[in-house]
Amino acid sequence: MASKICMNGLCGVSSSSEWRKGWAMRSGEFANLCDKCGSAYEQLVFCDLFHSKDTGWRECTSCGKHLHCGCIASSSLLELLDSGGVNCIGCTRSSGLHLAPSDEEPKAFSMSTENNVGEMQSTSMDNQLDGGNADKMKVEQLGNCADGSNALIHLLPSQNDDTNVSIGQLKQEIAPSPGEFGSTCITKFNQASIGPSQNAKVDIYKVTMGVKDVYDSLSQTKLTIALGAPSGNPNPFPGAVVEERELSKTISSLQQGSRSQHLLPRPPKSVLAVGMDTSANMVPQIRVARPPAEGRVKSQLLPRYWPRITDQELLQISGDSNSTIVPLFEKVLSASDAGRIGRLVLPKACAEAYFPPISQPEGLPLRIQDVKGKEWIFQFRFWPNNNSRMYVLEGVTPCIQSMQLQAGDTVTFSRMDPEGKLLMGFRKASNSIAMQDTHLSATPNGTTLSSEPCFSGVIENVPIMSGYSGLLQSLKGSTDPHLNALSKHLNSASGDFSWHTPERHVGKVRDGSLPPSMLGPERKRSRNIGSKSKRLLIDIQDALELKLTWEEAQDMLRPPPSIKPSIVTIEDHEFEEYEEPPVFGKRSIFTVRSSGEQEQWAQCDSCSKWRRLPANILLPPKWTCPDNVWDQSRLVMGYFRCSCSAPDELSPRELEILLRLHKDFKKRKIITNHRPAQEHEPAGLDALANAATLGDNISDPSATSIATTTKHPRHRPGCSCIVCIQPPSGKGKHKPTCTCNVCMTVKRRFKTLMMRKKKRQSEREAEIAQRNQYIWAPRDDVEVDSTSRPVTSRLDPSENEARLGNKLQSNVECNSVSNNLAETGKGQIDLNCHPNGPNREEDSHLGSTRVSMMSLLQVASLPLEMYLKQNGLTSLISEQQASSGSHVLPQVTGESEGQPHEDHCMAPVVEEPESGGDDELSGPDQSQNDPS
DNA sequence: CCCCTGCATGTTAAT
DNA sequence: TTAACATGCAGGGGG
Repeated sequence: MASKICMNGLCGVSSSSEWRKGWAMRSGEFANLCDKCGSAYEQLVFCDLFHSKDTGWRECTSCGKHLHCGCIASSSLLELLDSGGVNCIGCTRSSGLHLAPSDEEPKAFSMSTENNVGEMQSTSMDNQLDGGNADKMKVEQLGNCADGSNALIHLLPSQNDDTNVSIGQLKQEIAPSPGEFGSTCITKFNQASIGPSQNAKVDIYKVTMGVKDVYDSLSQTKLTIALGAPSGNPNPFPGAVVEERELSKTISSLQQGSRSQHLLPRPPKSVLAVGMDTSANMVPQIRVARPPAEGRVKSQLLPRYWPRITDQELLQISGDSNSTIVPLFEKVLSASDAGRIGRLVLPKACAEAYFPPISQPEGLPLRIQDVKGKEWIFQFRFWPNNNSRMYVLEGVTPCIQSMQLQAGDTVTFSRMDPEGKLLMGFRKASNSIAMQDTHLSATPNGTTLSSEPCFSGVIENVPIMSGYSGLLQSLKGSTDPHLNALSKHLNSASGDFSWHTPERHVGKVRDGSLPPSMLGPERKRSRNIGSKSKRLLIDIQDALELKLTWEEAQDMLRPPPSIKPSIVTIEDHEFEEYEEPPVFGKRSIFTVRSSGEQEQWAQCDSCSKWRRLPANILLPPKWTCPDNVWDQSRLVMGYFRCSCSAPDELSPRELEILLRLHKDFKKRKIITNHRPAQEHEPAGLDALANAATLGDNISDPSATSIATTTKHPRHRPGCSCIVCIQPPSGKGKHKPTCTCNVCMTVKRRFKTLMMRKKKRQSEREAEIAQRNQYIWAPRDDVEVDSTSRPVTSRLDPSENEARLGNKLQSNVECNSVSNNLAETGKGQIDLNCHPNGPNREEDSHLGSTRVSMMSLLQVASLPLEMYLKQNGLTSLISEQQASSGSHVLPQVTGESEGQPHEDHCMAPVVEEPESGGDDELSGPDQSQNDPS
């Protein structure tokens, strides 16, 4: 390894330590030239794939040069060898292999669908410099490797020689290649001219992508991206480092998934001047403002700190001055940053790179000018922290308040050169939400894409596009007029910016009819989940959508089969603890026969007939009649039930009932779930959890919409699992006598809830006592209802809910996570949920009896029959059997809590724990413990 | 009692 | 596994 090696792509090093060494050499700033390629260090550009597990570096088998696979658009010029290893382009050329025709015509920047190929064209830099643009882009080309293949071109505010360089066309195609890495692409790198002195040939290079997903995704999606030059908009990015390796960035961003890039359109002239096809497929190219390489940078600046300052902001900051604005970094404000303490934690790398060096913890005052021109003086200092430093800006509160920033907003730091003045800008969360929220993104062709953070089972093949989708979303949701303009532009270019996702139908791909609220400025309220910059800022609407999907997914979630849960008692609550995560199974409906036998009904994926199955089996997501091994010997009407030719076991009417119950239940559940929080008061542990996680804002979700931290990204507020009910970070376990804010809040909240609960309970007792008289009086009515109106309730469903027995509800909720229920009582898959529902009081009903899911299911399903008998009523099921001739009427449990006879207990069980009142009707304990 | 300051610690992303 | 960083928290000073 050469002692002086650049990172310009050709001479990168392959190991982290070496890489760091190479990086450290950058501090020489123009002083060093690479021993291998002769390029200057300063123009090092880091491959975005560097952080992937595959470092992306390859060593040329022939000459030993180190090549980076990620710099597709620039200098990752390597050839994968069949025998293994790679060749750099120099060696490739010398070997005469894989040379592309040199006279290839430059084409418009596009990604073709034909070969899953991405073409990327960067236009002449000259042409970027619109004549009318006073801010002439100063271009310098430093990467100038001996083999002439270095394409690293940077646009920098010229602090060195002004060298207007015609970069020419940069064309790239990415195509799947069955290379030995299984994840390769072919890069067609067309450099018509790089600089006045260079006339690069057109070559074909295979580039190892380093990430398998790229190939997979490309091939799956038949991705079509067309990038071209839009109209108008001369390069407005005078001061920023402009990254021309769009595709590289694109892929990088796709990998990163959560970060989108700043799009800036390119001037039309650039296209026309080089005779490119401008007729179609023109979409702004992506430009990425990278932080400048500063001498003291010891390590690579994490992409999340790369400034995404807009040109508008730059112009606003720079005003009329001729100064150059150099975006340095940005940071999403945490709660601490935006809090009253007035300390803004600075990313260490950024602080060390761009702020003055400080040796004493006291630091020094730093003068920073905001976008309004107002100057602030912050104390820039550090704290010793774990043999490291933690840099903070102190005294930022006035500034933060002045900008009306809050947690989730972004502050940007820039520098005005040559003065070196520090500038501070900001971006409200309404923008940053969009930037980061890539859960739901509308594409111009109306397809909603989902990105990485979204439920992965929902949409396939999309994550690769997350960068773009998030970007699009961001543009649509942006309050920045410039960005909005970009958004419009993107939309206008819908034909070019299309996403071909042949598997789009998979899962829950939403149609293009996104609610306006999801695209417009309403996207202000957000919720943070996760942590740090990876937090996912979820719009309320998004959360709702996500929740629906979640609930639907819940239909298919089952506890792991054949693994018995271990019972863990934590603070008097018994938890069923599974060793394994839940699994996906086929959705089914559970019923109970008059004998108390539980059954499961599943629909064949082939013939769509409903088949009766044992209740305790777990069906695979795809299930057909021949899979009905439990029913193979049973002959019905001359057919084996394990054959699709066997007729339905349910009469059409019964089937209708079954499905109506199912539908009705779901509907009610959704409605109830979406009720305002005030009507949705949690109880018991839920309340505690909510109180603990949300504090006093429990009744006002909007107030907590910018919750900055949650315990677990995958847990939702209100989750009562053992993790989420723990006190916040840093507090450790609280003693019962603890009087900290959280504990006091929890206690106060709990006390209030208990009081309310008792009050409601007594009210309900009185009410139900009255109702019982009414309900059980005319038996005929009951029978009629059971047969003629099995689904609809005689009473308002809400009343049913109000009269729900908590016992039963608790059981059902518990059952919801058991093998035996297809529907969940709650839209959660948290297997840590209390097995006995959220109502702590119910503990007393069950006593200390160990509760298993099966046993709960049993007691949940039995009492109806028992209760009916005890009350002298004929079983609904029996009635139905008698009338229909069938031996069973689906008395749906769990999923059919909205069961026909509303008065017989099975009202829809939804997330209204407090409404459960208490169990005057049925419920296992009612019938067993309270025989009266 | 409140606020500020400095440090400690838990969590998470990066390596 | 480590580094970064978000945030908790104790101690001290001031009102």
